[in-house]
Amino acid sequence: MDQSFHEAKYTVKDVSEITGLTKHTIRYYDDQQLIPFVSRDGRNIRLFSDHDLDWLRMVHSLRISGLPISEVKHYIDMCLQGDDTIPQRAELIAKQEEELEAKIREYNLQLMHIKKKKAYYASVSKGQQDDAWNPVNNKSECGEKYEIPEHIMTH
Amino acid sequence: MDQSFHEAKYTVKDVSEITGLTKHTIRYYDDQQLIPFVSRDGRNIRLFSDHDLDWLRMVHSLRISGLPISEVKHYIDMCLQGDDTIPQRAELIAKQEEELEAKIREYNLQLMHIKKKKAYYASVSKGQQDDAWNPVNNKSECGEKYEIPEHIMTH
DNA sequence: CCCTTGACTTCGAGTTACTCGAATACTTTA
DNA sequence: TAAAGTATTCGAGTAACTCGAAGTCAAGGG
Repeated sequence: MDQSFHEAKYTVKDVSEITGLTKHTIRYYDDQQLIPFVSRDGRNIRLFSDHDLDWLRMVHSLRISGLPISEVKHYIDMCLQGDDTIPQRAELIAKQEEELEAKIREYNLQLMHIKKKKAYYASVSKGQQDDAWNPVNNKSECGEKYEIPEHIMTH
Repeated sequence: MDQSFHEAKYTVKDVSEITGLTKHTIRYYDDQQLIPFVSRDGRNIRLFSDHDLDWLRMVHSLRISGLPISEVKHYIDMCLQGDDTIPQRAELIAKQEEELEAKIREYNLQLMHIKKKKAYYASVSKGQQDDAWNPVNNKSECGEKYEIPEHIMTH
């Protein structure tokens, strides 16, 4: 049952097309040792396996969640150290899950704001706005207000 | 009907608490002239009005959507130029809406990935995993694969 | 009345995570 | 044989903060 099938191998360019990350970023992550097992061929060219892609995707997810490179590195190192680090890894993942959820909430909020602005421009273009205010005249922008905390004096 | 009511005024610290942006960032945005009408008191201290907060929020939304500072500045300048620039502003807003939606889709994707990892750690902690693989032994990370474009040879 | 505390200011240096381009090498195609 | 294409390393540049020093001012406590 020895497996001599050829494992899939990808160059940096391939990985770039597969993941959407730039070639520069992929090499940068490799230089930072965030993808631990990337091999090279006789000409010193990086060859990524499917496993390497899995590592890379994990790195990508953690970066997107806002984890700095240095801590992604720490996570990878913990993976390499074996099962003893699983509780810490699990904790980290749980934290980043929350970070990411918070981020998504914030992004949805800003998206709503942008949609309102878009709707405003649409109404202005059709000459349908009720009041003819203009951002400059009002020295402002349209839309809802921030919530002002109670303790702030607005005299 | 002259309005001599006191308009609400906020210091940098207030604005920081209201918006969640750091004091440094708020001053930075002001220095970059992204908040056009911020006033100062006799002691040269910045005083933000509610209108200023509206401008700031717009800046924030555009930044979150991925628009670089230089282009946020351009948008603000267009606002100051009057109604002639509305079509361009509307186009910009529409573009950033799409950017933001794409970003949210990507973030949700990575969130899913992180949730799977979390579930994996939960199952490992309870000793319930079917196969006893370990990231290091497998030189990989758990989870689904990337979609490999057809034209990439994996020999 | 003085002194500490705290919040404001400007300015300039430092940081993160890319991002880009140059110089070089090899290999495949014309 | 030459050009095109893709790879490598390395080092500099960039964006957007981020931080801290140094200075000023005003209010509050002893």
